[in-house]
Amino acid sequence: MPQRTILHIDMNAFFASVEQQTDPALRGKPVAVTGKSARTIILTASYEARGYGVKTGMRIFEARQKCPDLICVPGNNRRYTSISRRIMAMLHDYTPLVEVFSIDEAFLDITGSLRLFGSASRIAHLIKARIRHRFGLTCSIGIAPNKLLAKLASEMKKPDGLTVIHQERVAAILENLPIRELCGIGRQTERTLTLLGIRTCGELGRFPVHILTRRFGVVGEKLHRMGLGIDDAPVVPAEAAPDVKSVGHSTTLERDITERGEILAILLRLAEMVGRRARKHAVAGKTVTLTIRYADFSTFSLQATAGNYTNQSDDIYQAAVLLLDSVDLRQPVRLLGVRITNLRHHTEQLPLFVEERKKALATAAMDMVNDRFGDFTVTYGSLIDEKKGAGVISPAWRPEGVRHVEVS
DNA sequence: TCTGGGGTCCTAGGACCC
DNA sequence: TCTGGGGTCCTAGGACCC
Repeated sequence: MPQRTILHIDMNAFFASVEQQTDPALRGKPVAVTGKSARTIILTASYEARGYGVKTGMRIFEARQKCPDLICVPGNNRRYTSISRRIMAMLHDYTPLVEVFSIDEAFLDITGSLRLFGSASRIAHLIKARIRHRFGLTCSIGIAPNKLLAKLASEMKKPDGLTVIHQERVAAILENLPIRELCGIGRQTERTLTLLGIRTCGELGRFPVHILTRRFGVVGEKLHRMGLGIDDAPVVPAEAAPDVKSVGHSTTLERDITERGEILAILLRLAEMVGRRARKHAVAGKTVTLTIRYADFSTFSLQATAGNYTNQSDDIYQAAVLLLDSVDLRQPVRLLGVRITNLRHHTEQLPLFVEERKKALATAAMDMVNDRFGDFTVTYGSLIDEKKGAGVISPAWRPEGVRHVEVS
């Protein structure tokens, strides 16, 4: 593979910074963006809050123990999405090869743009300046010969950083770098590698591949290459991204529930959200998965594959109920999730039979109203008391395209 | 431990088919 | 006592990312 120049951009404390820009009273203060439900967690903490030890994933009470003056702001999905879209659009001025990695991260392959703009760091400076002027936001940028190293580089200086990793320096940088710093090595993999006596990327790169393969399967080979800083994964723009593979929704309940009627009401709501989003994506699924988390946090899932594909909320709901009825609940339920997989592109065509046709037309009409006026404006009778939407946006939500994590 | 929600990929065992 | 072999699909669970 010829030498490439990859740029990774990571918005600093994105949600919190957007809130501070929107409301000047929040600037310079410890701010945390949270979800909306009672059992929410910290989604993003401002740098002021991080100074007190407030981190993503913390529960609110825990964060307040660290920082009594913490200002918690419920997340504002629309605002983050809109700004993210505009930033991502701007990035296309520097190359068509933009991969949206999450709502606040992107990879750019700027190999072909260097001559036009002068240099990689000049492109980075231009991007940083424009984002600052237009949105008042800062970002950290990493530049390297591949995605793995570009992402590593952007982590190295925050906030408002710019880090370049040159090919000649790769080995020296990785030699004493803890393996956990690499994107793709999480807690569990770190633990397993530690047991093998591997602590740094240097050690990982020198470790015999066949032992890694025996222990990790196909991932072993990938780990070996990661240790050496090798990564051939291309930057995949949205147009070239593979199709969505699953559509799901889950929700942690305000309180643990036991009663079947309450569970069914939630399942209906989840099925409707899944169905509607599947219809929006023009996909239909053959497999429905029900996820249950008990009060003690133990979690399991059940799935069933049908003979045909559907994206009708009703069908999804029925399948979820069948799955629910196949278990006897041993504890109060904390979380419920519904997901469809085994997807197929669903070309819009009206069913043959009158009843089916009526249903499809009614669904389409309902979707249109809800798109226009908001989730659950029109819905099934039993959902009328539940007029609320998905709640919290995920930090990993991407405004366009599909997630692409492949690192090898 | 008062611990969110959206995804992707991999594995392992069993069913089934040729 | 021996009890093929490969491919594909399904289910359940786990690791990882943001």
